[in-house]
Amino acid sequence: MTARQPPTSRGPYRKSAATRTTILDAALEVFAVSGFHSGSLRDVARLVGMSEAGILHHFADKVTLLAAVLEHRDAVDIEQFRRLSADGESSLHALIQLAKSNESRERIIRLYATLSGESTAPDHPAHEHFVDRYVRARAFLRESFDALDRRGLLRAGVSAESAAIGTIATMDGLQTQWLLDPDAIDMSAQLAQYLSAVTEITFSAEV
Amino acid sequence: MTARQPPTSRGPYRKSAATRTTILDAALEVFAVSGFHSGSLRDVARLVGMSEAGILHHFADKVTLLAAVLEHRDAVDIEQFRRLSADGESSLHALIQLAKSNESRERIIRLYATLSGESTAPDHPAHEHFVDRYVRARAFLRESFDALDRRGLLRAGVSAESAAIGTIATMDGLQTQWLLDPDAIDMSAQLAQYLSAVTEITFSAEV
DNA sequence: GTCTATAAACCGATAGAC
DNA sequence: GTCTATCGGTTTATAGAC
Repeated sequence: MTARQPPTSRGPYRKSAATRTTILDAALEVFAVSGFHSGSLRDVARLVGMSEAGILHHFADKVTLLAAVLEHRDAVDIEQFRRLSADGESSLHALIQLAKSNESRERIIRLYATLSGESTAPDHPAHEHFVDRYVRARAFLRESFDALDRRGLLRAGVSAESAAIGTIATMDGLQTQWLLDPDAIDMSAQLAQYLSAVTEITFSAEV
Repeated sequence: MTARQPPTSRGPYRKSAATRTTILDAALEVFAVSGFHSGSLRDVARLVGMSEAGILHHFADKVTLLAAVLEHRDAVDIEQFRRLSADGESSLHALIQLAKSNESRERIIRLYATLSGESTAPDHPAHEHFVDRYVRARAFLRESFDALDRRGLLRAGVSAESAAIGTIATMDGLQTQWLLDPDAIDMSAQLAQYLSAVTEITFSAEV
């Protein structure tokens, strides 16, 4: 699996993994700005400084490349989130921190804003991915709100499920407005306000 | 301006206006499902039962067609909303009714979900349109929440501006989740819950 | 007002040399 | 592992006939 490959011309051993990562990063940039359909392999190739055929040596086709970008991002994001959170209330605080840190990661936000809209089309190559992503996100957040509910900290009339749906909707919707008009929107403060309104806890965007 | 034109072959007088409307409707469908970049004039033409050149006789180019679709939708939506609303509190109730009625207008929701994501790219032909749209939407909703605030009906710690931003974010985010998984999301109920959480009023999705 | 034909550009993917 | 060359397909838009 990780056996060395002979140097073919002048490259060092096992350059593939690094190249793959470089390509993934460029592809993220392209898909974030232009979406899947409109983002071209030519753009990715130009960004990497490689030919289109070079890209397709590492990824079978364009759909495979998109899937790899999303898979890679998910792994990184889940890891970061797990590092921040533990249980119930504190995982919601972690969410605010995540929103705060995202403000310096416009590319990532743009990727999901662009692709989530595009992928609502049933035949989009990432459609299933996003359906699953939201199912998982709702289930995860519902657990956090369930924990609050058991401690009587959920506002009257609010269910754990609806709070989960509303939290995700808030985050997504804020991102769209923020991308269109960054100075007008304070994402983490808005999220803190939503969570405060829907629970009996006072959340804050401050560290 | 509305002077009759002579019949050229077999058509009746002033067929243009009707044809334009037919094209706009087809274009809305195409842009809603595929977005601007990926939705093609060919698709529009096929839907109308006309050639691509036929479409371009009525609209100078693709960008003009998109602008016309958005302009037409805005006019219709503003009209519908004005018909429902009057002042302050009741205009928020109108918003819930709008969310409810939208549940049977998937095309429209899909159009805005798809295009708002796509148009976050600064060089997208509808970028300015959406920036303006959100500025106007926030200003309009802020007035409604200001009216509530003056009556002491805004939840402590919530400003009219942030409530406006949060309301729009909630609506947008719900639409994305609803498009991906319609059975899992009750848009109007969720919106009512958000408004109830952020004000001292109990909103309901029921008529 | 609508069509056919076509220009000119761009796209994804493959073949094959090195 | 990367390149050049190329095929077949798509796109927007224009020219010109009817």
